[in-house]
Amino acid sequence: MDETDFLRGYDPNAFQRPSVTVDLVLLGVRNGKPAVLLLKRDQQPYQGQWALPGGFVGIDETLDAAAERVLRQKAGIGHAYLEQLYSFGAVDRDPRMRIISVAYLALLTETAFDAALQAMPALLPAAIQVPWSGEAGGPVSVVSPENGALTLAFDHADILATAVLRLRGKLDYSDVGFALLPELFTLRQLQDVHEAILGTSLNKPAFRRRLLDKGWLAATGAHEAGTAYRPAELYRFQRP
Amino acid sequence: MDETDFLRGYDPNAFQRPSVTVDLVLLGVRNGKPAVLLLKRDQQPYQGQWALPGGFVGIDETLDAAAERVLRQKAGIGHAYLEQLYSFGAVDRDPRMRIISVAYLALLTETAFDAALQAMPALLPAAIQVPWSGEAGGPVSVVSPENGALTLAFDHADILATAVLRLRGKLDYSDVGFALLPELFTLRQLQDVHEAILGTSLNKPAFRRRLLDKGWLAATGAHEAGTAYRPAELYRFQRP
DNA sequence: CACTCTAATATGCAAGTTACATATATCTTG
DNA sequence: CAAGATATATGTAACTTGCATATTAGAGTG
Repeated sequence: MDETDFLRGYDPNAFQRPSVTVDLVLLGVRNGKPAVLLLKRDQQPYQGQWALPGGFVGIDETLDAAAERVLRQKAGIGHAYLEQLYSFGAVDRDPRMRIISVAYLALLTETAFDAALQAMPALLPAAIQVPWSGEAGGPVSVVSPENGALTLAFDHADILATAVLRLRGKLDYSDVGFALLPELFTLRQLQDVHEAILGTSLNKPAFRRRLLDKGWLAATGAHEAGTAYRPAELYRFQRP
Repeated sequence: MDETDFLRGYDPNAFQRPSVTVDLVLLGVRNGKPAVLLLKRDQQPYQGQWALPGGFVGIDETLDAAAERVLRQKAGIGHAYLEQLYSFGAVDRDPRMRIISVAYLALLTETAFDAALQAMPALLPAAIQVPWSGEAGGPVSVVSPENGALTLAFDHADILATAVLRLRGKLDYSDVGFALLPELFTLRQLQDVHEAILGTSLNKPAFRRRLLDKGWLAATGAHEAGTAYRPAELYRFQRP
């Protein structure tokens, strides 16, 4: 901005400032389906509805640091793949006051997902149902086994839909998919994760060849154990 | 965020809030190269350096509306392709106070680019030099014919680099490229824009076939005039 | 110790896509 | 009317992807 405009900001009382929060989409794959971790709101507004974990951005805190803090404080997760998603700034998105939210996408391995549930019992794992195919975009719905279909507070349904769309879009050309898998994994596990996120089934030999050709996979020589069939080799993610 | 945390926000004086601005990357293609419109800072900090046009987000203004207002007030442009880019929240990105900036990418046709220069003489058109290929990402530099290499104020060099990377990434699979072209254009003009943004030369028959197959191009039957050679057909963009 | 079952891994081939070279068409200019 | 320049069209090889099929390596069973 230029200097003239800046005078607006110099006197903190001259112009009202919005509050800024970060909201996290804690996303993982459970039972072959994309899932998200939610918190129940116990006060107005949207009391009783489910919301994404979030928190205010401190005056001396970067956006990324705020997202990491929320990840730690609200989900008990010390480290995860974190990526800024989009900023939501509708004027009435919170009925109490003006709040601009910077949404982040956090990708959790199944282990991290379960660990968060252990550490923070208030968290609810909910399956994400995506009614559109490809990258068409649009609303998604959220269901939990006990509570059935859930209504999300604020514009969090929009945020979640944005997260799903972003993840689908990046899955093919980037290496984000590995953030949903443990350190060692089989090619079948990798394909399962892709199929869960994309919502389609993929051709096995083609998928296998395509990903091996990308140079992201390092064979370990080790194999999974305890299968009633030929054990698959374990791979590790490595940047090319 | 949850209710406990929310108490921080209820009392406007209890916790300091950041200011929120929007900054616009006004991007076009001039002389076969990507170009950006900049404003010179006439006060501290970064006095004399060049900055992206921006402005504070009003308390009753959405982020998109703020971006449109800046587009109108700072560049005299009534309408352009606008897309939210990324939010920049480093604590010391402005030495005076905490400011979080939501960056927007605005794509201008050559006509809109020139019109902005007419309407707002303070704007400087500067060519963007991208020293990396593909989608590697990294810093870009900015040069103007009169002033040579320019130093951008604040973290605006980062914002600009993010804009270039985003545009390169989207050009192939989306229809953003048409936002840089007038209503009627030839296939050669379309290819020139792609080559300018991507920083590579493209194979003509392949480019032509690939784009015609996407179903985005409607032949008008009209042809360009005044050429010293076979005139090219004029096309119009249409969603498939 | 065969034999069966299951899924991993490997391979072959057709179909589709893309890059490149080359040919033809259409305009202006001298 | 030939030359020059660029648009447009097409043919072919290289590459990528989808699908079918074969082979391999384990566990379980009689």
